[in-house]
Amino acid sequence: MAKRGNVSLSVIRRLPRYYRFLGELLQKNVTRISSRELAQLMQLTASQIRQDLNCFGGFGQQGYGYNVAALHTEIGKIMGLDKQTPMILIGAGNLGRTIAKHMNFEKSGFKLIGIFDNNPEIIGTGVRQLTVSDAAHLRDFCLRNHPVAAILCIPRENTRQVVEELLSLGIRNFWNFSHYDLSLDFENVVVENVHLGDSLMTFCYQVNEASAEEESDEEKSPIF
Amino acid sequence: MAKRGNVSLSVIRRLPRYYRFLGELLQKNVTRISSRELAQLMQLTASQIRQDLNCFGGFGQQGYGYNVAALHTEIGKIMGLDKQTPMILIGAGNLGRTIAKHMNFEKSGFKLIGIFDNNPEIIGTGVRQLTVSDAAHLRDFCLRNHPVAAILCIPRENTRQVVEELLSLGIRNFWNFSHYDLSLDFENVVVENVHLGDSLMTFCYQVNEASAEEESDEEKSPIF
DNA sequence: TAGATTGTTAATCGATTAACAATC
DNA sequence: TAGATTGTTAATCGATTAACAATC
Repeated sequence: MAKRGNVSLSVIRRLPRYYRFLGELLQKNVTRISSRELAQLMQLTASQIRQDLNCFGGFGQQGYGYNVAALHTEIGKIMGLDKQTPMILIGAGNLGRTIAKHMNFEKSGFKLIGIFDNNPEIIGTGVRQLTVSDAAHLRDFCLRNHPVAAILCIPRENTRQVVEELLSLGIRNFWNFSHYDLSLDFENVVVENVHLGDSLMTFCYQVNEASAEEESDEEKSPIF
Repeated sequence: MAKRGNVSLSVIRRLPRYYRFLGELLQKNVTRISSRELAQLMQLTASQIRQDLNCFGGFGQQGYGYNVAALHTEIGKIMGLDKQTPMILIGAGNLGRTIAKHMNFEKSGFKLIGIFDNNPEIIGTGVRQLTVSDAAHLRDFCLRNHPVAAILCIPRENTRQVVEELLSLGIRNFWNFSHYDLSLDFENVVVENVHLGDSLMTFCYQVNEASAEEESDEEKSPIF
């Protein structure tokens, strides 16, 4: 993992996809692939693939291409999937529980070590091999176990306050499902947003746009 | 909603965020706002806001700025939130049920009219005001109710086949939670992906990058 | 009218694509 | 060695920012 420097977010966001495709090739026992072949598979340009990879070092070999297994491993390391960064979940409602159950944290570079909520009906219930703790014990837990990142599955209105507490406990990495723009209020914070509401609305735009085009197509060629 | 043309995806993805911020301003009884003020609030440039909005028409007034309520409504219309596009959910496992419960479809331009699964243990259970139907009745249902879009909360390996069936039933808009690149195998299809796994890995990269920087900061200035 | 702020054109910046020399 | 394909530099394209005339 030679270079790095400051790689653009556009490149970073493509890494998981490379990782995924290389994983599939690996399962199909493909041992080598050229940027051209991979580009065709992923609907990218070969140039882009080579540029992207060269942000992190030269993983290929001229005249040969890339070794699938090696590249897969390398990209995993670049993303830090070989680590097990300790992480907690705040908010064990519907969404929180589902995320906890659904994600493969171990294969994504994390280890979920604690789940917290303030609802008495939820506290004490089990999710995976963990039990939901009272949010009142959050401070204690963090001082003892030093989680590095937090998943936020809490209502919009509580987010600000919770983040302030987490920051005071040394956590400044947030996987944020809350409908709230963290990065505006806090500096020096890493935030990866999953704004499902925004995604659904964006989808809505595209659906309507597509059907509008269809209609105007029909107008233009009423014969068909 | 004058112009439109083909607006870039970058702009479209910002629309929900504009909508959200304008909604908040509305709640705070703010009646007018200039691009400069809004830019400061959202941490954008005033130029970008004016450029973005002008993809769809001139909603402002020189010397005054924008009327918050009017702009909020307009952006809602642009995204098609005033429609109620009928939509079905395929896959009522953990993730599917949570999405069904969690999202505010009515406020996002959709109406969830059916939920399908092939697991006998899940079929017949209730989610919201709906009951999970046997996937075997999918064809019948679609011919009768004409859903326009589908949410895909199914395992990766089933996705391709399900999409083929849905396409044959006239559905070509997919809000895709499946870890699978639909758009590669199907053309003329609208796909909005929610790749939670990719998001978590991207987050992992950022977490590790940030802590690496911290370390090297410490190296550079060991005095502090 | 004077001040403010838009809509829009021009300039800049960054990301993607193309080209090609280096080299396996 | 000849063929293939990389790593990297240069060209293009698109998106963001700056500037300003139009106008409320």
